[in-house]
Amino acid sequence: MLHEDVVGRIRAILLDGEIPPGARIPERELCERLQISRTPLREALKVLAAEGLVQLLPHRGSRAAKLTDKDMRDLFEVCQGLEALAGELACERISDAEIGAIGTAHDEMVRHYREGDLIQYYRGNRAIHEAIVAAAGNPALTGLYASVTARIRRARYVTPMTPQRWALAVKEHEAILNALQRRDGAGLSHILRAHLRHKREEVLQAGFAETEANDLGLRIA
Amino acid sequence: MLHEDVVGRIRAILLDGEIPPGARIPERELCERLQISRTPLREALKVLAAEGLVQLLPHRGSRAAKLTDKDMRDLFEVCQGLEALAGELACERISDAEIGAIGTAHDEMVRHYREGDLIQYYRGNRAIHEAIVAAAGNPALTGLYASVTARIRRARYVTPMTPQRWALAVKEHEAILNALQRRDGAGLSHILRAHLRHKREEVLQAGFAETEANDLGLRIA
DNA sequence: TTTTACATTTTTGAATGCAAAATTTGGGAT
DNA sequence: ATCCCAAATTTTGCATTCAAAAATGTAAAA
Repeated sequence: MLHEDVVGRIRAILLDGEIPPGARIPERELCERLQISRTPLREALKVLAAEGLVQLLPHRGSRAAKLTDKDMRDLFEVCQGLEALAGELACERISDAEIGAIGTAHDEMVRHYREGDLIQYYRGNRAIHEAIVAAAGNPALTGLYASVTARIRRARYVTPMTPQRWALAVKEHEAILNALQRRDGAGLSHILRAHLRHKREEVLQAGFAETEANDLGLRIA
Repeated sequence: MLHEDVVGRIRAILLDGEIPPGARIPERELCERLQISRTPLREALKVLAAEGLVQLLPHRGSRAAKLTDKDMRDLFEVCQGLEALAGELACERISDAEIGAIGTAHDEMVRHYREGDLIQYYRGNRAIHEAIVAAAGNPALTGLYASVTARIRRARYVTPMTPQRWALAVKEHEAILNALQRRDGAGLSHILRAHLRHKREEVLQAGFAETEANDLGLRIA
């Protein structure tokens, strides 16, 4: 199906930042680039608007969603809640094999931490959280989590990570894995909340920096 | 804007159950009824599909989303998580005035309970939960909560309520209000989880009943 | 020189048209 | 009479077209 594919491709363009937040989305240009007519493109844009990645302005076109610092904090709070819920549910349902896989992923992530490879560390970090969400066995939750993380993904990766914060995050991840292995739902929920709260603080700082950069970029352009 | 309006109208049609879950959505018919062409209708259907209210089948049209019991339980779990999160956040931010308003709504709900007016009781119940979510001051959370509750709303109201369960629900609501007034976030979160867990059990039973009814309806039709 | 009013252009929003896929219908064979 | 296969009809998906709104550019007046 064409329009499904289009949604994915535009989503990728937005998440890659190729169209930066706040920028206009030129229908005509995208139509040429994707070799489609305006009808499926517009359908895709409306789907993405429902997801929160695109803002539609009546008679003034669509723009890549521009998130304020407040928006970002709100989304992180929701993300925190969803991860905590996933952790609790996962403890009730997770299999030994899944715990083993997450343990392996964790060890890999720690290795990237020791090697100082932030990109790979983030990748592993994300994989672990996604594995926990998947282990909850709740597709509705998985879908919402995917939607929320997609909206904050870009900010997540511009986070300036200090050695102290990084060490803390790794330590928290040890505790997460531990609680999972003990299948301690309440404890895991608690840790995940604290874990994301720390992340949130990081991202808020990054958010300010990025906002300034964007403003600057807009003025230059 | 036309298509925005169309989304709302079709959503209402679906939530009213005028097009029952699992039934085909006839484009042609709806176009005539809403006096619009197929383009905005199809845009609206894709938005509703992104919301989870409509299922799109390639080259086979769209159907009103048919939720399995598993889907229902999943959504209730997510709803539980969001309400618990909202409760925690609300405790940090809620004003005395908002607590007062919720207290008033609570008293009203209890009055409807005493009068045995289940419909009005449900209405008040929903208003309270929505007020708590609103008090969290997190629009992203509010939006997701609205989306999730929309999908389970119909099931919520077909719940067969026994006197015992009803009494328990009212009691739990007393505890919710109490925790809010004490601004005890952790406690409120705990209560809300238990509160919805009880509800979930009710709805699961109702879910089975409704499924049978739908099957029957499909066979007749 | 600046501002405002108007015309032109561009872009958005919705309707229509057309090709492909699926469902339905009718005929024939078993 | 039932089952199966093919043709006709309906419906879906996308492209194109048309109308309306906004942006832009120009010219005239203050």
